[in-house]
Amino acid sequence: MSAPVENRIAITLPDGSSRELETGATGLDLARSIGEGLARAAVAVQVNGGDTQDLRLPLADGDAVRIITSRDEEALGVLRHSAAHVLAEAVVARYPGTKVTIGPAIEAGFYYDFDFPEGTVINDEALAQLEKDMKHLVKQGRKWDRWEVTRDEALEHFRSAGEQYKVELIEGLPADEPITFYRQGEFTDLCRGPHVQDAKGMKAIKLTSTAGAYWRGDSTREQLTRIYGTAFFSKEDLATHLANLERAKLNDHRLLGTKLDLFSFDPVSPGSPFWHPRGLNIWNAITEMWREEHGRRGYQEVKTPILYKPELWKKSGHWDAYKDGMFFTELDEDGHQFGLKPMNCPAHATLIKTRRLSYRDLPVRMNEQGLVHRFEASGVLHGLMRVRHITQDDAHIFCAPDQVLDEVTSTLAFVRDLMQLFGFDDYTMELSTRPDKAIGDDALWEKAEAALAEALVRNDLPYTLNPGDGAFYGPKIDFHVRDSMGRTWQCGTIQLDYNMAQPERFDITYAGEDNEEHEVVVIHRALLGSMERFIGILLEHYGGEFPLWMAPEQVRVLPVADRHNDYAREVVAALRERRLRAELDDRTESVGRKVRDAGMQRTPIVLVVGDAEAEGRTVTVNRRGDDAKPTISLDELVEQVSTEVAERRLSDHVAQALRADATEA
RNA sequence: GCCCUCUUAGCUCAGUGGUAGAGCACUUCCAUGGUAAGGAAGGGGUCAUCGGUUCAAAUCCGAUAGAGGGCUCCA
Repeated sequence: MSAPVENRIAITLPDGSSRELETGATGLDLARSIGEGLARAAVAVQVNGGDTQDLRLPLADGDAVRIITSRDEEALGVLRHSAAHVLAEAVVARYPGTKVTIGPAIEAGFYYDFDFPEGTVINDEALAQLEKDMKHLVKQGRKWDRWEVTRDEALEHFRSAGEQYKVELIEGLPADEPITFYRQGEFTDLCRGPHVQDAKGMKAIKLTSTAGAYWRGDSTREQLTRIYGTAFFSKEDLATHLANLERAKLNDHRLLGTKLDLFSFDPVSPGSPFWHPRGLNIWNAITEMWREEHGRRGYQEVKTPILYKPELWKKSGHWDAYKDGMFFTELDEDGHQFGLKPMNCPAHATLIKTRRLSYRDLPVRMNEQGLVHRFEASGVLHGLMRVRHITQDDAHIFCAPDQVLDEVTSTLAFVRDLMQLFGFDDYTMELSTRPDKAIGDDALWEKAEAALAEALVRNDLPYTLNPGDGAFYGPKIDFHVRDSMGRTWQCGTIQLDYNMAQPERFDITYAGEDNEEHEVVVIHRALLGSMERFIGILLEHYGGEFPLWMAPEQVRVLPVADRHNDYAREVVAALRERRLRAELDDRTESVGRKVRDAGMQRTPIVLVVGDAEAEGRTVTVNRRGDDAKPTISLDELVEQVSTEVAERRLSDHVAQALRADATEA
């Protein structure tokens, strides 16, 4: 690799190779230097691992550049942001006098907020019409021009157009930030970019819904109309996305919870689920597994109170940030007030303080299904996904600084093993680093961040960096899983904490080999997040089909006629003897009817017993997702089922359901 | 919490000023059945709650509670 000559810059590509370009060359120039085809397919560039950037921006000497094409995930965001501009163009053409505001790409598409003229109604027909308009504009051909303007030019442009929201945005921009305009067709917008070069790739557009939104998210400001939509590079991708949305509606855990008789809610305790017997069976199966897996990994389970005096959180430092989100009791006769804990950390810290720790004790791994309460605003409660009564699968690992790497490494392996057990094969990690207002010295932070990164590498887990998003007391890793409908959920989290053990907090120290006092490092971690939410996620992921080991009802026994009830009861008893969840359906109904009802409840195994079975002490096995109906001996059946449950296999019918749902994202 | 919408039988839902309906579920009876709904009869609701308008309110108005969607993704 030679040093750049004058008027030349050197650019590094992801494969490690280097290219020389003229000074001032843009991302587009770079793509063109590689090939015309790539230049046409390019959507944006990623420079030095940062955000996506417009192809028309000049590159600098030494930049590491990745060219993003429609095949890359980031390209969708660029496409959708451009689609938002096309929507705005369509809207101002059809509804003159509409004021435009902002229109970003979001996770599953884009939106644009408009201030429509008084009395404008955007209903489904209007949405369909706008979608047609957008497609028409794309067909006409749209290219994006980009140029920089001065602040005064920008203000003048939007003031004369009466676009007060844009004026407000410009006025709020830092003085040193360059202001750029983008124009496609008749529509010019203040925009940071990037945008696609032209709309040719915008093969599939769909406007999905409208909603009210406040200007700048401020409920005292103007109420705007938000139009949601999505866009893809291919019609197939859009069709998959829409099918996933449909399936998500059918697999809504709130509907399944009612249909499968798992849990319910009542106005007497908003945001707190009532677990029905069948739902609690799922919970208990998970808990049993969770206990075993923690015990195997050297954790010790504890149980701590839910009521505390506020002094606890004043000590932990949570008070100021959390007190508004907590529940409190009235004052008791001695003038004490108690709060319901919103997190378990201070409780575990209190517990560990009862021990005099030696380096020989470390690490101490303390796990608890900790019941916490958070006063979530009534408008954000959502089934099991957002509750006020939260059972966290929490743990705190108290260790010496030189144990952090090993502990994080094994915790990552733990969370990955668990997610695979549940059939989550697609997951991503996010490493969040030191925020602006962090405590502790730089060297400690660097060491902590390096330890987390090293642990990710050791587990062969790819991750994205989220700079500055760590907690004030330490960096963290978040574990995101992708469900069968392509949505991602943050479940596990691993946080390093150098704050809690400090003398002014809980002062947790251990006697080292040197017989000196040392502060412990605390690792906070949750693997599933909360039991409530995780079961909600599982319900939607599986579409109500549970692997045998978790199924609310594992086996249902159907006698053909009343005279087979006695034998059927024996079958149920034999299964229950092995701690299997078996039920008898002795209603005076036809076999067809009972088979149907068992199917509706997603029972994985249905046994039919009639004359032949009672005679030979056998059962005819209906396995969910399998058309074969073998008749086998009762003893054999009990063994088979016990083994499958003990091994916690992801049952075939569930694997099938997940495959059927799998998206090609 | 704020905006919009909704709340009718255990569940899913019809019912737009004239006195409450369907399907499923439930109970009883008949049928004793071999793989996704056998037949018949029956019970069940102060229409979320409170207040108002009206000769008359599930229906119109207001308040309260709960639920659903949105309010976080920034030119």
